[in-house]
Order: sequence, then C-alpha cells, then structure tokens
Amino acid sequence: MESIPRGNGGGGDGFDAAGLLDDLVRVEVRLYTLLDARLRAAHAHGLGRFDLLRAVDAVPRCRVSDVVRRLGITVGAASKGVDRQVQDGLVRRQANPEDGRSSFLELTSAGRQVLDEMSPTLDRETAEVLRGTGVPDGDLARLARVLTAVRAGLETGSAR
Amino acid sequence: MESIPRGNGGGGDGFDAAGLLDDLVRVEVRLYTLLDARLRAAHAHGLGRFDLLRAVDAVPRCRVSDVVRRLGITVGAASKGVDRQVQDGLVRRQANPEDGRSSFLELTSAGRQVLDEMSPTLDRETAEVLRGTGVPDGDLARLARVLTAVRAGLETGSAR
DNA sequence: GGGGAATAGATTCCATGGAATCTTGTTTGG
DNA sequence: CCAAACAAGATTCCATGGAATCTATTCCCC
Repeated sequence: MESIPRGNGGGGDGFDAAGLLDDLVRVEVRLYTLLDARLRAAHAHGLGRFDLLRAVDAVPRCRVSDVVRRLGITVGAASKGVDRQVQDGLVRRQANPEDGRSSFLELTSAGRQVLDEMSPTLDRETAEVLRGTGVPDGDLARLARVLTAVRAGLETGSAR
Repeated sequence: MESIPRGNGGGGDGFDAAGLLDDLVRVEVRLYTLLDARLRAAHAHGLGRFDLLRAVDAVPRCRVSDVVRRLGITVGAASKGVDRQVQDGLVRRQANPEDGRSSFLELTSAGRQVLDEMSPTLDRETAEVLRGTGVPDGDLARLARVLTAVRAGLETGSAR
C-alpha cells in the first residue's frame, strides 16, 4: 500500500487540510458501506433508514426541516426519505394544527421496534469494525471528541 | 442546539462507537457538500471528479480496480466514473498490452490542467472551512493523525 | 383584511452509487 | 491444447441525493 503524496496549500499553518478531508471521506465511505451492509444483513433496513428514524425519534414534534438540520441533507431529500419511511409503515405524518404547511413526524410502533432492534446491532458492529482497525481505544476516544467539536462548529457556523 | 443522547452498546469499552460513527458521517456530509459546492463554483467540476482525477494521477499504470481500491467504491461505480471523465476529455483509456480485459488510465492534458487548478482551491477552501469551526489547529492535527491510522486499518484489514 | 414576501415541503429532473448480471479475456488442470 | 474456472470491467436496474421549481400556507405591513 503506497503512501499518498500531498501538497499543503494552506501556507504552512500546521496541518494538511486537503489530506485530512481525503482521509475523512475515505474512512466515512468505507465505514458507511461496511456498516450499512451489516445492518442490512441483520435487519431489513440500512444506515440511511436508521439515521432518519433516529432523527424523528430524537426531536419531539419533529418536522421535515428538523430532519434536514439533523442529517445535513436538503429538504427534498428529507421529504422523500420521510415518504419512503411512511411507505414502509415506520413513520407517520401527523397534521400540525399550528401550521398547515408542515406535519409532525412520529415513529409508528413498527418504526420504534425497528429502531430499537437496529441500535444495538449498529453499536456492536461499529465497535467491532473500529476495534479491527487496530487503532487504540484512547486514540479513538480522542478522535471522537474532536469530531464532536468539528461537528458543532460546522452546524452552528452554518457556513455556505 | 440540543445535545444528542447516546447509548453505549459496546459494554463499557471506553468510547461510544455509534456516536463516533454518527459524528463522522455528519461531519463528512457537511464538509463534502460545502466543499463540493465551492469547487463547482470556482471550476467546472466537483469533489467526485477531483477524487477520481487524483486517483488516476497517483497510480502509474492505473486500472479501474486501482480506482476502486483508492476510493473505496464498487467496480461499477468506478467504471462509470471513468466513463464520465473520458466523456469530458479529462481521462484517456490506453489499451493494456499485457491484459486485454483492462485498460490503463491516464490524464489527458486537459485533465492534468483541471487537477492542477482544483488542488489549490480545495486546499484553501478546506482549510478555511475547518478554521471556521473554531477547533484549534492542534486538535485538527491530532484528528488527522488518528484518521490516517483508521484509514490504514480499514484498508489493510479489508473487513467485509 | 388584503396583497405581496417569506416559509414548509412536495415534486421533477438529473447525477451518482451499489448489486447483480453479462461479456470478454486470461489462467489452469487434465 | 482445451474446457472450465476465474478475473476485469462494462452494463442494467434500482435507490438515493441535490438543485430547481411548484404549491400551499402563513406572515407582515400598509
């Protein structure tokens, strides 16, 4: 496995931004693909469905725009994603009495059951895959802390 | 911005694997979307094109399967991605004299020019977005180091 | 309170990726 | 050498996401 040469266009500010982005994207792609496959093997749905179910569950009177904020996707994608879950009987649209343009989203009992079944699988499989990388737990914990901060920075900054 | 409650299904092994995955995916989605848009605004192509061009450039006698390994996508996706670049005149397929099933991929001069033009933009924009998160450079450098290790672990392990 | 701006989200069109299948070429065991 | 297994990648079909557009509702302000 050859090493990948990288430039540093930032002007010597101490880290290679594009290299970080590349590693981040590759790690995410591989992790996502792998865990999505394992989730599909164990249940009827993949990571995309899981994320949306979790978003709906996490926000009390959840609207489509809350899903957008949570997942960082566009309104159209969120709307269609909700549609699919409704088709599958996992989510229900409840009329919003205060605003006729939006609905409240809630899990059906089937949706809750799927979410509750998938959660431990995802926890277990993710931990196993990460352990399989050979990276020590301490480093992963550090990674997690910084990622949480970066996430917060990206979500509050709302950079365009 | 409310905090997101998380379980810990791993049995107390020191870090929340599913939470790490969630942060990783959200950060990647937001970064990718943002930088893809900025790249498209500055040039005619986005991050997907850039990644493929870079893969072709990085591997001497690059075949489709090398692209697959580099980017962590499937053969079909890589094949189609190469097709698109060929359509755009950025990549050329050169017959492989040693194996009639595959071709060698190389950048055209237009491809090289696009790659060379996009690289500094991506470096600069990525650095700017990351700086905008308010996370200190030292933490980002740590993040980068661990991510590189995780990437290596995922790529060598080749977990299914 | 009526009309125009803003908002929520649904819809359409297009780009991309995965899984499965198909084709072509290569390798290998007899 | 040949047939069967295998390998590389191209193709097809389907799922998903973004951008733009469209519709319905609410807000605002005169």
